[in-house]
Amino acid sequence: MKPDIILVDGSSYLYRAYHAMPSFSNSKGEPTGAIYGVLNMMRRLIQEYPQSAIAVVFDAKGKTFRDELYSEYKANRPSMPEELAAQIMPLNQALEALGFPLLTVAGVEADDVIGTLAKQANEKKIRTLISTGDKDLAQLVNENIHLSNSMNDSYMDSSGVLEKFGVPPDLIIDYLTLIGDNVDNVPGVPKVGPKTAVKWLCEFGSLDSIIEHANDIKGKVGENLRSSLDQLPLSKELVTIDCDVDLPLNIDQLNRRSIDKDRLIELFKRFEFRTWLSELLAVDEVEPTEKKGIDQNSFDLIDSQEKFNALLKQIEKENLFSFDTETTSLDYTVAQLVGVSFAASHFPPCYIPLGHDYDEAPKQLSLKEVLEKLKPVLENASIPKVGQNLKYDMSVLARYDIHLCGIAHDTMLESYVLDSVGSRHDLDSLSLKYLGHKTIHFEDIAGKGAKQISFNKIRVEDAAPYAAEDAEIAFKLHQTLYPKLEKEPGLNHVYQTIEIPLIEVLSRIERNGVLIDAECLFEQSEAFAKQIIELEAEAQRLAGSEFNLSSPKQIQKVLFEDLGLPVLKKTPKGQPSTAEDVLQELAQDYELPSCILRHRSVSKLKSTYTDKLPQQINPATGRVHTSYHQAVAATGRLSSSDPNLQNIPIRNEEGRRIRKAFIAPEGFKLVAADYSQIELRILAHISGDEGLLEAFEKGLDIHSATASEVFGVAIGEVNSDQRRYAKAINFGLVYGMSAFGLARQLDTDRNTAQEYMDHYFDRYPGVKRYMEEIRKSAKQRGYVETLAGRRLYLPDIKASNVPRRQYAERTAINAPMQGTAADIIKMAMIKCHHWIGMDNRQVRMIMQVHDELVFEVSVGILDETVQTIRTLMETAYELKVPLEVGIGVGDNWDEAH
DNA sequence: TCCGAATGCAA
DNA sequence: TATTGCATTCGGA
Repeated sequence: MKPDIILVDGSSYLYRAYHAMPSFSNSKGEPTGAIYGVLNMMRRLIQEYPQSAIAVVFDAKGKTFRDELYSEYKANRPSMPEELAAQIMPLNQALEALGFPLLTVAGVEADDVIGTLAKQANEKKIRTLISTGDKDLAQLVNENIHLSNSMNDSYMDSSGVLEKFGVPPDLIIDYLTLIGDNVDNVPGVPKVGPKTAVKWLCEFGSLDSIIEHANDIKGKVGENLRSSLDQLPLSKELVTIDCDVDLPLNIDQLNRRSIDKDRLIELFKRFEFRTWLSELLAVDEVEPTEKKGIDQNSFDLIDSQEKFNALLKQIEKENLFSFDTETTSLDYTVAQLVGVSFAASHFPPCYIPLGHDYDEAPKQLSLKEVLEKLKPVLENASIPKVGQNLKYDMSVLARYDIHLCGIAHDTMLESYVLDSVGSRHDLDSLSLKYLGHKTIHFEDIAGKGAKQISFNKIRVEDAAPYAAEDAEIAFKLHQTLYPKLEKEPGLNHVYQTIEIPLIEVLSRIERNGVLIDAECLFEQSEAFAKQIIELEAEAQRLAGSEFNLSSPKQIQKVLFEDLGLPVLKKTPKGQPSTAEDVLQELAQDYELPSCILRHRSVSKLKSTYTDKLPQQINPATGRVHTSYHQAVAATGRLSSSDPNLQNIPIRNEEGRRIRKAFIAPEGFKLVAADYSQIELRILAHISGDEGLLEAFEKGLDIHSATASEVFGVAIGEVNSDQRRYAKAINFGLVYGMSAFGLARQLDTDRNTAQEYMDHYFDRYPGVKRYMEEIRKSAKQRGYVETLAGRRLYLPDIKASNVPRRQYAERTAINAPMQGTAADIIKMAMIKCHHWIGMDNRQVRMIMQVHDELVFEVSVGILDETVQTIRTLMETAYELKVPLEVGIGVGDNWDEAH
């Protein structure tokens, strides 16, 4: 149905936005998260229903007729948080400015206003959509009135209501009366929930008829029903929406007014909604960035020898310049240079086209000659450069035999270190966030999707403003971001001594690549393919029907609907889960689940690893080259993609076979060096807990030591179950676990898990103290820190929404440990890189997997190199406990473990 | 063709 | 109702 009009339950939106959004506030400290959330939902609504009129209805402050009927009405509900209440007025102003009719009627709730409007609409056959998160409004649904829940995008007409609730709309009131409403403190019949209510209503047809037959209903619920008889009429009145209230506006007076743009600009400025603000301004074609002096028209196109020579002279005079390469691909292993842009303080931003090769492309300077002249500048370490993600430019230039030196700054990393989760760290986002300037996007000039063209096909007149702007923005961003860093010595230290030096290390590792035995993987793929066919046949035989084993939805149908197996767990969206642990459990009693599990495991290995990796071998180098991302993970870790080399299987035999395909070249060995228990060592260091420190000092097996303490047995007497339990506790600690989580992990009950944890904290009081302190300090400061001084901001640590806050608390515990481990291995990588030096022929660093570094080492220098690597890694950072590094050597990655 | 959900791989 | 990531497959818009 295309609605003529949409009635928005503003109060429902407001609460939802408040709980769903992080608690944003502007720089004056005024909360704005809920405002943002509601406006965002309104935008989505307009987008989806551009033709419909929209009105927004809010609850009024103060008592309603329901409070008079029943003094306990909504008595359970906590009063509105101040942070939310403060956002109502400004939100109303913004909605007004957007031109939406607003209704707030004293003495009745939003539901009643919506009900009255819906009744009018129905009488006039006006097609109406009610957008709300409140299920009570289902009672209003009929042929003309439909319901949409913008939370989960569900849409309900009469049959939808029947499907969702089990009763048609005209029985919803009876249904709600029976089950009552906890939130509003409306009593129902005790122990009667949705199931029973639907059963009764189907049996007797209506509430009245149920009441008539109250004596026929047996059991405890029957008794409950009979003792509730007196109170049911009141409950019914409370849940019934009043469709006859007096309104200031009728349904046909709800036309949208025009937008009050000036007012909106003023409000968005106050809320600091920069994206929307710049959208508004962009429509107006007002130059939004005048104050920052970004002028899209003033750039130089360098298309002659004279201009280029002049530019070179200029560049050499600058204290700092920014540059950016334009290429044919985001993949540095195949990217061809198409142009270069520069910006600095004393010359206008400029673009040098070098490789545009579309028909009728203008004549351009020679790539070779330009690079020859740029090479001494780019390779000169004492000429400082800045850019956005210079690792990429460095890798591309290396393919032209230019070895970039003198990277003084990188705007992506400045932003990442300042606030790893505050925004994305791409140039477009940063420009908007820090400069209020909306850049030309790559898609604007290259198109998107299948029709996207590569940079060499873009017309020079389109490319030049884009490219010059990128260099200019990077330069200006640095001028904005770096002063912020300088004000935070700890952050600046992380930036200067870890992140910037790491750029060239990562670029080198990526370009080194890793040798893959494609033949070995092909063979495995074939074996897997056979197994998959067999498993499919067996599964379909067991199920008695054909279905797609890689579709969770179809598995779910077969298992839980067709075969009627018990549903043990649901997915976050409420579907019965078919995840591994569930199937594992079901496999105890049934055959099919274990067949599905084997199929899953094999097809995962085949599609993600054995099929895919050989395709990703670069034909030019014969190796696989991953990309490491330095500004992605919240905690300071690296991530890896295309392919991800940080999740290659290891935990079972079949998976490990994949590691056998990661091989050393002739005359080399693979050396895998990993930090042993680094996060727990960091915990020992930060918490200063004596027991933990001592265990590491003595070089004990930490899980056995923990088990010995927790279970009160001598360390030699610890059995394998006890050790396993202790290991789970140690893991859980690092993740900020709860007793519930531990119980689930260990497959015991919550009380037992709680006992283990209590024991643990008794034995390691320092750890307990640390956990409490870190929560407290996170709350007080709004962030947590690693040992090196890296920060992670946790705005949710003060959220009133409990799950959100608890999530932030777990992060507060985990991030310092995970982040410090990341700092340490990064420092080790930098040390190793410098030790290896420019000569890459005998030793190459080729992978990083969070706590492990992998090298290729020439067999001639194997022993001494292993010792050096160990020393470099173990001395990367000094803790109160020794850092221990385990090293393995082999012809392939599996052997090296 | 794009996106979210579900799933599973690693530390 | 345990932390951080990335890739794959479905299946619906």
